[in-house]
Amino acid sequence: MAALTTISDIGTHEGQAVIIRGWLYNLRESGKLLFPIFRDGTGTIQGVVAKNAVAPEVFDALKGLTQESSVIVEGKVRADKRAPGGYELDVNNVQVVQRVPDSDPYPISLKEHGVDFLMEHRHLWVRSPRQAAILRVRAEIIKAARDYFDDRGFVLTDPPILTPAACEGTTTLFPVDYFDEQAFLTQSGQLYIEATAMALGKVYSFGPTFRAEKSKTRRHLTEFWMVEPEVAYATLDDIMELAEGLITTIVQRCLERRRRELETIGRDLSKLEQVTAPFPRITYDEAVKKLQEGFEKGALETKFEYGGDLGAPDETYLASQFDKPVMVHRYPAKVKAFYMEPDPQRPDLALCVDVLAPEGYGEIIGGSQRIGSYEQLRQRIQEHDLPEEAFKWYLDLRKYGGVPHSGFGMGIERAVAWICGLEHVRETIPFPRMLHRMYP
RNA sequence: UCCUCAGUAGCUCAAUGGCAGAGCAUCCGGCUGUUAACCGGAGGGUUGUAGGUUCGAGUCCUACCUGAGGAGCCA
Repeated sequence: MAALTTISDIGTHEGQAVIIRGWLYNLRESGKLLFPIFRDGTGTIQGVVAKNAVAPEVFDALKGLTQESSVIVEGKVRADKRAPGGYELDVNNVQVVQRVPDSDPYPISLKEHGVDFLMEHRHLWVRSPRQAAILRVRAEIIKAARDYFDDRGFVLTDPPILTPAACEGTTTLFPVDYFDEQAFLTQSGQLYIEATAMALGKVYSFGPTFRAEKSKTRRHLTEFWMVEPEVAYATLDDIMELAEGLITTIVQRCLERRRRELETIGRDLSKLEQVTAPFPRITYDEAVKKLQEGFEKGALETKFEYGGDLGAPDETYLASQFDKPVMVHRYPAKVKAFYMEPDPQRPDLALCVDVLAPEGYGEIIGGSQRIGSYEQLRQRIQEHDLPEEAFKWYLDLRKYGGVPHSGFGMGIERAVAWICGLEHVRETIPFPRMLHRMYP
């Protein structure tokens, strides 16, 4: 009796009869020889069907079979130097579970397609080997991030998705009807995990966040996932170290366990192998100096003025100076969020950090030490014109046993895009939500 | 929201203001080692929408629609 197996494990069954359950990826015919390529989600393998070696109904079932028809195939595994994966399957039986109709063939051919067409068929596009590999890397990154925190005594505490108010007043929110009230989809779990950090010490959240920004770039989605740690008694330096450890752990894990997928995607692995601690740390002041030098040298189009936030070309230029992620800390407080602790040495600066990924992938982590003082926080809320009553509970955290604490958020999609070396974050999530796309 | 670009067969793209084309996919035929297989044949079109200029518009003009790339904002 043939053993049920997957294509990824087929090498362990050399010389044996196996059963593969999957789909027809492609079919090449050469007279009385058929070369069907099967995929099952774990990989692809070429079958060989000679007319005089199989029952007529088996040959007829495969001859002319349409792309992406679902099939259960039985055959004998044979090592073959000509096969890209090292093995071929001598088919001796096949069951067509569902045949894709000739009149309405599978739309995504092996030839090239445009972005719009592929996005319109995202539900089918995810079947392609490259997209499937990206989703496997994404899953590995999420697993590695969660293992990193779980192994260090962090507790996963999930913040709500439906929230009564903005976390950061500046960004746009998606409103939703909540019975007789208006609620908003969360744009960060941070404020809530500050509360659970005061309860449990070290916590993190992992979940979707929503931002109704009309951003139309390769780095933006309206719905994206973040992993956010928050640590009681931690300083900015503590969480910079934590961020550095998280990134190196994730990259290392992908190199260990998803090397084959990264190769399928065509990632330059040597770039990832350079990602080791310690990462360069520069202050905002030093970054400004580098940006102004960059302008002098003609590498940047506009001269960076001290006091502003970094734009995308600025981040790209800074990151290009290093072969590993660079941590930029202590930005001017006025360009940053209301909850950030001022630097005691320079109160005009915030104790915050952005981690910029190499190769132009931009900010993948943003974090800070949070304001500890009740009065100062209340003042900032007023300065930012935020509704104080909505933040009453948040202010309570400074009233009842307030401590220095810090945390950061890492955007999963940007991390995936960087590690996979993708042009656009839309390929890093199964069904991206963007300014101009809600379907499928 | 702003700037730039694009929209022609199911897909990817051609077509100087003058007959609407190719490759892939589909269908028919051929091929016993193919690697996005190849070879021969067939079918397949409201050129994004609405106006306008012109003897004549896929091509030029106007508006709109849809999408892409970028900016700002952000992870």
